[in-house]
Amino acid sequence: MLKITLPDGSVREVAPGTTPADIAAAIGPGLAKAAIAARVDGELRDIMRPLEQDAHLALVTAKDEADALELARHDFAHVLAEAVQALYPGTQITFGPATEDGFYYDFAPSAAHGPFTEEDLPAIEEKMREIIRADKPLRREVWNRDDLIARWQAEGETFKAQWAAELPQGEDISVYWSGGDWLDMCRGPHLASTGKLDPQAFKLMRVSGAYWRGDQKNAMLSRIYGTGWLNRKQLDAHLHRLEEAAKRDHRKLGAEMDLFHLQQEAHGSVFWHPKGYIIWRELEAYMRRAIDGAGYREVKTPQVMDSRQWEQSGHWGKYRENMFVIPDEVPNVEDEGPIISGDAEWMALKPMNCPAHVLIFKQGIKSYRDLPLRLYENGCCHRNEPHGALHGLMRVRQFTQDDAHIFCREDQIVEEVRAFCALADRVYKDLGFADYAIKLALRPDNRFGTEEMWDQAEAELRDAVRIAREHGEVQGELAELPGEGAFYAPKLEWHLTDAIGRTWQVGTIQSDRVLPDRLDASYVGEDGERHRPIMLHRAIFGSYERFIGMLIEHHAGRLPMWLAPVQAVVATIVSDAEDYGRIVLDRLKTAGIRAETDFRNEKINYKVREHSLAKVPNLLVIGKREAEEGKVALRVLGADQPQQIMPLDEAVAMLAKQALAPDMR
RNA sequence: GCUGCUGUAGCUCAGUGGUAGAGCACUCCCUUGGUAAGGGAGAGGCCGAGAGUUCAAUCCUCUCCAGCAGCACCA
Repeated sequence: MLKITLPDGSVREVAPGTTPADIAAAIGPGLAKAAIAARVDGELRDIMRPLEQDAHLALVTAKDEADALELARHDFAHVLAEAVQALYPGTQITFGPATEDGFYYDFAPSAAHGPFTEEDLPAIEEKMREIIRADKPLRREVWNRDDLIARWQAEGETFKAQWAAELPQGEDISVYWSGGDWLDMCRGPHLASTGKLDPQAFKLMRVSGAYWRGDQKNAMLSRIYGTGWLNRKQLDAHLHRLEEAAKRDHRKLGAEMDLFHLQQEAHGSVFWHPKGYIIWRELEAYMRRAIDGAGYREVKTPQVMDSRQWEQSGHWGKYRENMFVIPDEVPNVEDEGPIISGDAEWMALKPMNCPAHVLIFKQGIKSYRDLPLRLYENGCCHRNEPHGALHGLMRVRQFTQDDAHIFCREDQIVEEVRAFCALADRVYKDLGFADYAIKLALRPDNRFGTEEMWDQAEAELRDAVRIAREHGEVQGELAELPGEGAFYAPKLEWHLTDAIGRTWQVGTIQSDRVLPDRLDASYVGEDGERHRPIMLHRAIFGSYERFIGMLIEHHAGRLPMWLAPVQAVVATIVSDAEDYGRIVLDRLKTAGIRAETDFRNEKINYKVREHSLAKVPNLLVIGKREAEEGKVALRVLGADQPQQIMPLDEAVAMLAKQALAPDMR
């Protein structure tokens, strides 16, 4: 007999081969119906999988939402695979896991059908519902590896056969049968039957290509994505969240608010409109105040440098395919453009600012007394990104970093990193991101330098964060990301959480011993000898483009007043108020507020609607009464009360105060 | 770069093998109206680019470019 301990501490004695479902049934019919899986000694398992030894058992029900969702999504993926094979014979199955909000399955489509398209989805969804409604039992079996390989080969499932063949020799493999006629190799666990799924709780969302095992060198499979939930209500809520997120899309808002545009002739580079560039200028001015106060010195470096310089820095070798390269000669222009002679020298647009900053460091002899030397640049960089990667402001080919390099001694690293933590903390909090996480990206497989160097570099970053935390200068726990570091250094990354819970990696700091060496940077130490400085690469916004894109999405376009392109609009109700309107505008502008007038021949309803949609934070409405009394009716975007009537002086003073950047208040 | 989809007026989209339509926006007229769309008229398009099929192409075929969703990439 087995001793099975339940969560309340009670122990039941059962025969070997008893399933968790049997135990649930013994406890009561309610539980038997509700139980969908089991945790056996903490491991999530099928409810029909027999118990084989003494164990702690907890029955899982739909109330254990994380487990229930995981199981349901995994099951949806299997149902999807079964449906596709039923509808499209010759399609091979490969791999299909649960994801954050659903599931996907990768198929190798038959040559006759080709990759799946969205037109295929309705039929597949219908077939899936059919399979769910048929309530097919999902039966677990353990197969001998070689038998399974043989079966896959016999069925023409070459991907599955290859996968099984790569599992260790002699290992038994679990498979799941659905209703007795369809099986997939799977670690499990699954629900007891397809009928445990809600046929109205999933939706196939899209198709895409995906490389077999995520490797570009492998075949491209056809992936079908779905979202899956426990019930219809959860699905609807999720679809609603997607709609809300789409409304925040910075590309959409950027066009609506006339902030910027992108066009084919300069794809991947941003045309900033006057209103959008206001945001940029405010952020830039803010950042200058921040770095000035933190002991940085601003520089500006060339956009184009000779290829020999990039060879020396190592970029030519490692980063060449992402660089824009141009011939260093006066082009011989014929009708079709420049003709480049075979022996042209090459130059390249900078993809990064670091080499140029080292070159500034190298001018003149630096003493240990000059360290730490912090060089900041609003550095405009060009990277020829893969075309499929370009995305609005988030991934562009020309961008400007709030980039700085701190040249320091070994013993200054921890203090410099700590000070950077404090600076980043202040900036993010000023910008309304109280919620952020710091992550430490550790040594990647492909890397420069010795193990000792990496041990030390990683330890320094950990220490700096620990000390900053002791000073209350960072928040949250330090998570570690193995293998995610740059090839030359580990890095700290700042991840901000936005208003709808998404995270954005923005800030970073990394210590670099490689580049100063390659470019032969040195300083004279107290001992009179030459030493290599350490170089700390760091950024807080990352890139202005991306950071602004994120701010737009975070605020859903309703930027805080100091960043709002138009901070106030003076809207008249009747044309008789226009003279007074000009006075109001003048007073606002004198107070440093970005204001406009709307004297158009439109009703006030129309004006209110239009400026609200344009996300103007303050609307100063004036009619006959206000003009006569020297007042304004102030309507604040998103405020509870519809409007406040107040004297003009008062309104201007109040708005001027609210328009200040957070560090100026 | 790879897979799929898309490209028609400033925007959102409809449409047809015989050179095009709607709503909003825009301009003008009427209206001076008190807090989320007052009424009327008008103007506006080389139907992404190139080649092909055809008597005829915005529509069919091919190539290219760009965008979108993923994948891969992200010093």
